Amino acid sequence: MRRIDPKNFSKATRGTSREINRQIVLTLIRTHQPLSRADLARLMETNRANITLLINELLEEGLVREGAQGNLRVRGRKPTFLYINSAKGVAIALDVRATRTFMMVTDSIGKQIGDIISFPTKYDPTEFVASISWQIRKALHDNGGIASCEGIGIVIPGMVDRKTGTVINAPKLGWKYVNLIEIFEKELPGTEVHLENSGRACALSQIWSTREDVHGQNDSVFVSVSDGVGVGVVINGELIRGKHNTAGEFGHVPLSIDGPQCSCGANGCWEAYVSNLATLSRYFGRNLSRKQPESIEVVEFTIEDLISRARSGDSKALIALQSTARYLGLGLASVINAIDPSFIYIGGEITEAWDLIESQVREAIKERTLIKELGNTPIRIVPAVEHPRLQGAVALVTAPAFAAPKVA
Amino acid sequence: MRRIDPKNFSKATRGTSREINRQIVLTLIRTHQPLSRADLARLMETNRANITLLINELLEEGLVREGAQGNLRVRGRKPTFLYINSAKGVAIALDVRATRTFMMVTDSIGKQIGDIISFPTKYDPTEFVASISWQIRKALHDNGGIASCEGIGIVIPGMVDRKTGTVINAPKLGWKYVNLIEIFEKELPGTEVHLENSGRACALSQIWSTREDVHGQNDSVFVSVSDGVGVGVVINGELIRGKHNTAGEFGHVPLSIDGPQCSCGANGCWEAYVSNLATLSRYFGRNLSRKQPESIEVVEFTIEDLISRARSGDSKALIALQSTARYLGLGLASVINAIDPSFIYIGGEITEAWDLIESQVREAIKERTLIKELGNTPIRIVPAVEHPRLQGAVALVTAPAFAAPKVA
DNA sequence: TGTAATATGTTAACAGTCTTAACAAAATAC
DNA sequence: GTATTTTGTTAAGACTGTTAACATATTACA
Repeated sequence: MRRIDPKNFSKATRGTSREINRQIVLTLIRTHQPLSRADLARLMETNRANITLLINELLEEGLVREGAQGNLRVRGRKPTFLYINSAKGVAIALDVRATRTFMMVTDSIGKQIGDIISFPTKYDPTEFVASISWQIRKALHDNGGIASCEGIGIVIPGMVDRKTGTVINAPKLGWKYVNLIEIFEKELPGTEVHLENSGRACALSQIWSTREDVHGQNDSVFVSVSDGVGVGVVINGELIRGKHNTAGEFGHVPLSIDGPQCSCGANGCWEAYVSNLATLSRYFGRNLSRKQPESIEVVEFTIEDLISRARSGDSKALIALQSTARYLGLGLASVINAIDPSFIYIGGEITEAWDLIESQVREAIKERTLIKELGNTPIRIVPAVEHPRLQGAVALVTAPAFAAPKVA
Repeated sequence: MRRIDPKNFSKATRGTSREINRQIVLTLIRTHQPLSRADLARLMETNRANITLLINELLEEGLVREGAQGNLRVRGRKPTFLYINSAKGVAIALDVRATRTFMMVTDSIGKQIGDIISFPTKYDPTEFVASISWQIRKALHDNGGIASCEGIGIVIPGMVDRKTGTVINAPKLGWKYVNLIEIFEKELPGTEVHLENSGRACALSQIWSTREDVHGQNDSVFVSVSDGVGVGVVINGELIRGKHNTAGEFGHVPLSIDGPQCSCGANGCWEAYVSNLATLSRYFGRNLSRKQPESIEVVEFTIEDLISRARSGDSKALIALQSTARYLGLGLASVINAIDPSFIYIGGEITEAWDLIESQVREAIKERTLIKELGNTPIRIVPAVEHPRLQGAVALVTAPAFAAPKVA
């Protein structure tokens, strides 16, 4: 039951019904393709005539294409299969991380083209954009000289203002109030550029996935455990962004307000207990409550190393991981109590040790959730090979074409 | 950008545009009344002809009525003012609390009729419904023998399943899995009964308020500090309820996982620091981490007494309050970091001491929020005289008529 | 006092969209 | 080779928003 905002509503015009049904048709083709006009009519519980009209329009616009004829097991005319026309142009996805930037080229429905490449992240914004633009031009050339780039989706480890295209604060890159759109406009004029925070982009990757298991899951949370803890919250099939573009910062909800100091300045944030650094520090027995210059040992030893040590019998490593697992679960309990999502996705390096920590995580969740059902909230591990950040970046470009129109 | 759920969407029909515009018109009349057809056309940026057609339909259905003519300052025909027809029937609002139940009768736009009455809460569900039904019949009779009751909105201090009309767990009432709708059906057959949790109902009271300052505020949080801490989260003008009807339980997000024991069984929940009992216990210097039989002193001494003692110079009382204030602020910081709402509403007895604690609350919020703007998230105190729980109960009955239609 | 100007509200023709029903096209069953 | 069945199309009808003209009602001003 949504209240209509008297200051910001969208009235219905003659074309509104068409607009709504168009997006539904596109969504159904995207998630079910290949399928026929008759299939669509059945799925939408409408008549084939209406579908014919809608599809004709989408065919003319080049958004949909007809493919081969399908085979019917029974008698009757063979159906003509419909597909989203993925050859309209390409989308560029960029995952900007502290040391390297990853790039993926996809078609217009987000299917990867070629390999994911990576190059060192430049910290000067102008140089950064220049180097990326060079890579983009090269990638487009390598992929058969594709002319049309539908847009660039960029995922940043920090806070962004999507409307202006500004990186407000990305400590790991040393950027504060850097307007990337303006810089890109000089290098690649006319190209649409979309920014998003890494944690929230991961959530996007799941909403806009075409996997069957996301159908019907409209409230979900993506928790990304890495250098920090990024969280994206999806309500009603929509990523919540908040008044200041910072919604979802569960990483800084405390486990203990007197706990170890967090990079944000406060004490005892969830992130301070479960980030990779926290786990490593625990392994090395360092005092988490005080900031110390990093020892070389800690810098060069990664969480992956820790996990493999745990696997090969290093009990100290295993204990460090399981301690993280417990804190991870306790924080997840807060997320579950607050949001009551139908699904939780977890990504980040620690997921590679999921078999070692799952039971501790689940136990801790159950310890603090209010009712039994909440303790059983399903969790899906999103492995690194699915590239959730890059997929989220892609969604920034490709998803708007399939989104529900704003109405009422 | 909302994703359309391929498993649960609403296609547009011939009547969809009308349905959308109808609800917009109703919303605008509700929030701006009195206003004319020409005013509506301007607000909706459409033509007067369309409005005439829409209004004629709403007049016929009896949802809208025409009133006196307005005065124009300039030359021209005088406008005919339109109003929501509030005489369609009455709504019954019930606020069920541990010791007493409060009842309010309103017209169909939620305007109070007569006085708010209260009577002891019966703990046997059947007796409870019988006594309420008797009160309802009496109230209807007292208010001129009104025949039509549009529905009953009931607010419960506990967990409810709105779909089946079941109180899942209300510890203060001793109810577990009590299906109220079924019992009401025997007493008042055919009457619609809506249940909601107290904290979330308070949030409803604000979304559906007609105060000017709620226009444009579509993301907000209501925090109700009383025996417990109830929270209702509004995203996109819609109360989030979650998969198991428990969304919004920020009251059990921890401040310290090793903190005092909470009534939920876990340790260090926000609620365990800021509930009225927590404040009182702090005043009496009791050990919060252990459950003890209540002393008579604590039972009979209320938070209101504590506040008035603080006002009359009892420094121990003031310190207890300000300690609560700090914890309240620290918890609010979590809510703000997680949701980034454009507004926070606070209700409950403690708000009567707001002038004594505001600065501490604000300071604590700033201590843990991630960026400066979040620390300045506006807070509105909702005083008890506004009866947020009863207003929320009313909204359960009256609001659906004005809600946005489900589309796409 | 009468006419011009202006704002409100209504009406009828028109345009866009979904809906219905009939029909053409294409395949299989018998 | 005909009947049956399914797919896809077409044309007429119904509902809704849009446009433009008009009636209604009031004030301004000569």
